[in-house]
Amino acid sequence: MNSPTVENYLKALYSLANEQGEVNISNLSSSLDVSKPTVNSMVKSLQQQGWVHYEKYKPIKLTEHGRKAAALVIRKHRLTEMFLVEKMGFGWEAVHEIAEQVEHIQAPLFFDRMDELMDYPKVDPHGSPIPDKDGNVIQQQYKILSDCKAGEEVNLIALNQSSKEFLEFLDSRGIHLKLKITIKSVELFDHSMVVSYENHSSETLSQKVCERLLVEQL
Amino acid sequence: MNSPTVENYLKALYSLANEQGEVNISNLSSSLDVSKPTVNSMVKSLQQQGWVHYEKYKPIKLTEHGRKAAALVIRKHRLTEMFLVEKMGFGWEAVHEIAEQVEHIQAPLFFDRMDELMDYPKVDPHGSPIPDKDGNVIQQQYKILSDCKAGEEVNLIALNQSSKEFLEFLDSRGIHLKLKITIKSVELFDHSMVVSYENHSSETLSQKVCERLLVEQL
DNA sequence: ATATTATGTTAGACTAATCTAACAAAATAA
DNA sequence: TTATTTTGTTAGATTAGTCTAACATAATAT
Repeated sequence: MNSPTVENYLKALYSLANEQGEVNISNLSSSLDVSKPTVNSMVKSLQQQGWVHYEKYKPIKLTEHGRKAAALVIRKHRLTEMFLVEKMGFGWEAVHEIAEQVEHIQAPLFFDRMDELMDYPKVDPHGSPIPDKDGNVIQQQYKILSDCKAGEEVNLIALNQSSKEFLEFLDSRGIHLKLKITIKSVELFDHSMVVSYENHSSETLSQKVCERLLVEQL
Repeated sequence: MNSPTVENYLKALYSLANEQGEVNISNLSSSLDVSKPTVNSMVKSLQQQGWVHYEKYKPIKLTEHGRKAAALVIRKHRLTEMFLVEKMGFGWEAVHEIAEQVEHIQAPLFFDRMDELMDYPKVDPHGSPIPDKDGNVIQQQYKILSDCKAGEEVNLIALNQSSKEFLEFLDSRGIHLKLKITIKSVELFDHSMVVSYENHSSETLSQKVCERLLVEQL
């Protein structure tokens, strides 16, 4: 079976590829917080094991095999996060750290059972899609809030890079998934937005915040 | 924090000490399925880290510090087993393997939450006591079934060394914890017992089986 | 009391995963 | 186009945890 280390490299490769297209040694190095020489030698070893294609000075690419393995690790992570929130009462800001550990457990039945108990959720507590057992992901159709215009009404369906601080900020403003948001105006100066939702008739959200909110148009 | 390896050594030391009093390198070696030289050097390192007292050719003894750490690993293991049975619907024969992995998760809140959701269980699915947060164990008062005599009535409260095969055997005979068993007779020849319980009016249990059944007298 | 068996130790090697220092190649800017 | 910066590589060391082979000590049996 794959070591936690290999699982972490696969996961990072998968996520970085989704975020930025091409992935190089430096990206992986900073994303995993591991030195570049270490990443360099690990990538060679991942190549030998068939998880990636790699040539000196070229971008690193997951093989089909690697892509699927990565998706399955992400599946374990997101199922765990959802289970922690839905069945164990944790807040969405607390689950990432625990899931980082639980995702390395090698016991398919354990995760299948979580899945079943939650009635096969499609997304995790931050709105990210949960890959299926074959490693396939249904890519949701979303728009970034900061790309919307005044007057539009949207539903919050997911978050972009949800750090603990960001999640706590959202909590403090009563912002949660599935929230219906109305854009009252957009500041030309700093691209902040004045929005209303539920019992909040006027809240200002900075561009930094709006860039991380993924919505669907109504 | 402690590595999974260290946690496994501590757990084994704790259990072996409970089963046989003194623990030596050979015991640990076979119990962990690791070579004797490896155990020898690991024990030296555990000594340096303050988990055990050790002198060449002498038995290995957990320090108070080590004893407590071991109990806390066992707490994580047993809470997990109970959670898997009570909240996730696994059978008692399936939980050990999963718990062997989950026990190494470093997230006290995760286990505290399990504990709370189950309303602070005192024993795991095999009747073994769950150490408290301070590493204290309430030693249950039990008798081994094979030490009982014909005519006695007992309650099954725990199992001794519950392997998957043993648990499946018990399942096949409808034997479970809290079962009230009446000893009808004891064979002098092979120490097997003829017993009755629930809707089983006469079952014969070999000495090997009876030695693993821990009971309380009624 | 000595021979045999069981147990423990030393020495030396291996693998996975990491690091730093130094250098090389590629990309970017002047 | 050359200089600078960013990115990548090589070489060599380190740590945790493991192994086998060989030898030493202790316990057990004859």
